[in-house]
Amino acid sequence: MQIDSIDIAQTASAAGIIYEALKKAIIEGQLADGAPLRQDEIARMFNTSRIPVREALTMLEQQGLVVTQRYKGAVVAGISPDEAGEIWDFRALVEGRVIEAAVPRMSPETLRRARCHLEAFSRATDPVEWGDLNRRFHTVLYHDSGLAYHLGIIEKTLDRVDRYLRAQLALSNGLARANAEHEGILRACETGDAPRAGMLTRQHILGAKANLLENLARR
Amino acid sequence: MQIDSIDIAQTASAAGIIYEALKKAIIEGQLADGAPLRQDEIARMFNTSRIPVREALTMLEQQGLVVTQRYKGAVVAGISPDEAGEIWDFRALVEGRVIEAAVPRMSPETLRRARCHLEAFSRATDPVEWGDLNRRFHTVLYHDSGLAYHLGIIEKTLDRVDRYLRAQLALSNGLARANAEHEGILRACETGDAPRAGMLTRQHILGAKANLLENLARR
DNA sequence: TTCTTGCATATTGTATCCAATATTCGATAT
DNA sequence: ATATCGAATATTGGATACAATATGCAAGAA
Repeated sequence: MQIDSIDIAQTASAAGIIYEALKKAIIEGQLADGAPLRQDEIARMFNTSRIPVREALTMLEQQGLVVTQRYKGAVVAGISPDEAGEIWDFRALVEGRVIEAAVPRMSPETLRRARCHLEAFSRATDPVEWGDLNRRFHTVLYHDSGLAYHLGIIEKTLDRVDRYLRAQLALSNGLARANAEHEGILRACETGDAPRAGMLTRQHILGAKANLLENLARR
Repeated sequence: MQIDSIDIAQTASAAGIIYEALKKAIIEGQLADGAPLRQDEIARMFNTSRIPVREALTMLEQQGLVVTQRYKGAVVAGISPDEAGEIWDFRALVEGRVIEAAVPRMSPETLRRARCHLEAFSRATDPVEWGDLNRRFHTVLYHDSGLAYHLGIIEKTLDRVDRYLRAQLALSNGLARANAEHEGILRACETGDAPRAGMLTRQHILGAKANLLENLARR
């Protein structure tokens, strides 16, 4: 006999815990670009040896979230304006395609959840919550595509640039604009208009790209 | 003073060497799907401890080339037919876009190199060489796009499925067909017809997908 | 027989220790 | 004063040793 409801969450290795914590800190921008990640310092923070820390850093490096130099250590990976622009183009390409594939398969439950996130988004006041809800709104809409590989790539790409997304949202009219565009995308999903959902998603992302580059140039 | 031509290739850590070797073995299909990767066995093969082996396995897992279960070890990651089909769709989407971006920026040197690979491909007799030249032909054509992030994703995706590409090439008319289609793509690049290069690339990839799924179904 | 139960073995996860390299800072020469 | 060199320190890479978990097998009970 097997008991399903118990053998969950046995997957908590020290390395995994450290990885998740560091990833969260980088994604949310708590660790600035270029900040050094010293192995024994992190090991002390988690009461472990450096071994699981090194494993976590290896994972983060593969994801492009940190950059390591041999015998010199790891730092949080930054993003150049060129790279940022390119990544937003990539997002428009892939996320546009994925939402087109998702719309015809989208369940009422998914639509309900998306609207829930959208409303919570418009009510939220905490910048961290803005970022979380914005991201969840989008990924929920992509989910029903069933395109696991695409979804994985999208997640990794968002991890890579989430900091900048959050910073954009916090700017002047970032919130209002995002809200209006989200509303349009969700409407298209609700009416089953896949091409329109794709087009609006691409516009949404490329508009954000233009905004971002403008702000990066200003600094 | 700094001497540039010397401080190259200082990047040979044990973990890196093991990683590259395992990756090559997986990509070329020398390690079958599901084959277990025992830490101390690999460590003995490379005359190291298990520490750098673990680092290599962690990297491979992040790339999706192996799957690890806690306290049970790593095995070479397989691909389901569904996944395979999806990945070929992804390739058509991204590689089509990238070659469109590359054509207007493509240097004569690049075109020369591509033709060189194509000719070597048509002359080659070794299956391993087919795979290598096929891949190099494509990635050379993508390079001048300058889209570093896209290129990185493409490389990782090809790493993930290269085994199946090679198997396809070795089949009945795989070689002749690939050769003809490559010729068409290169011609479009040479004449600077970016949309045509993009279309032919998408066709090339989606045709290979159909072939692949057919063969997977037959087994 | 067939299923459980406990132990022995194998394998992975982590801690501790040593080696290799980088960085800092002071001494010295120009 | 400035630049250069070298030792002291800090930090990472890897090896060895130990702990935690899984697997296989043998013995016994239903």
